Amino acid sequence: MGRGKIEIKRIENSTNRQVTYSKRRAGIVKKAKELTVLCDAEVSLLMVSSTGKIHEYISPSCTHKNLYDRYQQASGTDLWQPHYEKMQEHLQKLKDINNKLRKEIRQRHGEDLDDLGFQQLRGLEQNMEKSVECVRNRKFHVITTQTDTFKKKVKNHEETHNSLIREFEERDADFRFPSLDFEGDYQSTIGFANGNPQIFAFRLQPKLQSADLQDEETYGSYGLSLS
Amino acid sequence: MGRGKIEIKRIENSTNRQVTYSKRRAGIVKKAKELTVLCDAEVSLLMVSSTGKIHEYISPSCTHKNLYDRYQQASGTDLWQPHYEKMQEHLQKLKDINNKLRKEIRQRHGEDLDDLGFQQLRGLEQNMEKSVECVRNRKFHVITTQTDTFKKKVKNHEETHNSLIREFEERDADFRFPSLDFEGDYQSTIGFANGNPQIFAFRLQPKLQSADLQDEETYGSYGLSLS
DNA sequence: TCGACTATTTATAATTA
DNA sequence: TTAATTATAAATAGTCG
Repeated sequence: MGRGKIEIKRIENSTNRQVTYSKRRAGIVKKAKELTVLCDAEVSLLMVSSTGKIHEYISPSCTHKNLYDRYQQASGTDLWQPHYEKMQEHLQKLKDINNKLRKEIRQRHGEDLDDLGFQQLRGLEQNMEKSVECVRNRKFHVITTQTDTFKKKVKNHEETHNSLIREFEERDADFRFPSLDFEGDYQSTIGFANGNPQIFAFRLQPKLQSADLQDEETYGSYGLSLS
Repeated sequence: MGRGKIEIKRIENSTNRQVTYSKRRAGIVKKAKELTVLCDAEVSLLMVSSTGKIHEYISPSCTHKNLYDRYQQASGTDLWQPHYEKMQEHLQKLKDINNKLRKEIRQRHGEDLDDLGFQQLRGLEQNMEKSVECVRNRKFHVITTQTDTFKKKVKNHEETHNSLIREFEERDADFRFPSLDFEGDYQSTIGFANGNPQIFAFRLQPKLQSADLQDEETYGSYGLSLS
């Protein structure tokens, strides 16, 4: 090759290595081109230098992907195809399950009942009655719990209110028949006299009036179009 | 290179082309090996001869796929990555929708109601009552239709039965007080006399007795474990 | 069809500018 | 540094057995 026989082993000097890489890369690309033209072959050549830079040669009217695919087919080590097919299968399964679930929901909405027989309809009806009973019970449980909580709150507030009233009246009495330590407590008593009585008016019914059906978020249709 | 400068153009003689291909292929593979060792580079070399045979060189501890992937990433022409990600996304969407559907079904089964408020429970209850009404109506419709069909069948059979009885009695009368054309009809009359009366016993109730709930196929859980 | 063998060309490592 | 030069090794086209 050059001045004196060279040994084929790693060039330790990084700069020289890069120089040699550039030169030899050019050489190998030239060889690849020649092979393409002379022998009517298709060549895909990918090279990554020790610094991570990528260089390539690919025969005209041909792609790396194309050659790589052919290589994979030939060597029978295509790992993508099975993976891809599995995913497709998986998607189909999910779609099927989705449709079943939708159908069940529709039936539980009283729709799409045409292909159910008498027995199935009777079963569905009984099951739904049982289920609606569960919901009703839960509803009562919730409203009971809420009512209890409100009662407690009301009681609590009443107690606070009463004790404040009591305290106020005591102070008021002190004010009209001042005790020995009047001077020191005057300011705080004035403060209470100016306190806002509306502070004890609270809302007992947190929006329990209109119970419109069907929260779109929860019971709407989950549309999904697949490509 | 050899005996006299060679021109880089396709070798027309097929045999010579193959010979040259073999020699040069060995050469380029050797060069690729040298590049790998000397310059610490990674090389992927795929060659397809004009006869379709595939030869390769790949640097040790490295795969064609690996290098090809890196090349695609670098050149930004990876068509698989986005596709793959889309599929993953799609799968996730389907799973999410599935879970929502399942939750709705559970709630319509009277389960998993803990995170519903009073209003939602009331809405659900009313909706379920409306739905169960639909199912009930459908059930009545089916049973009514079935009953009508049976009635019609019974009526039909009765009519047939009566007309046969009538005919039989007429024939019987003819037998006891033979008419002028007795000879010709004797055989067929005997045939009727031997007819089986049980032929008119039919089943009116096609298995309407036990209406067990829950067809596993329709209302069971659709389990799916994903890898 | 296949190696083995040259006569040459080609590639390139080392050197120089 | 990088680019051009050069001496030499390597590659290989054509040939022969």
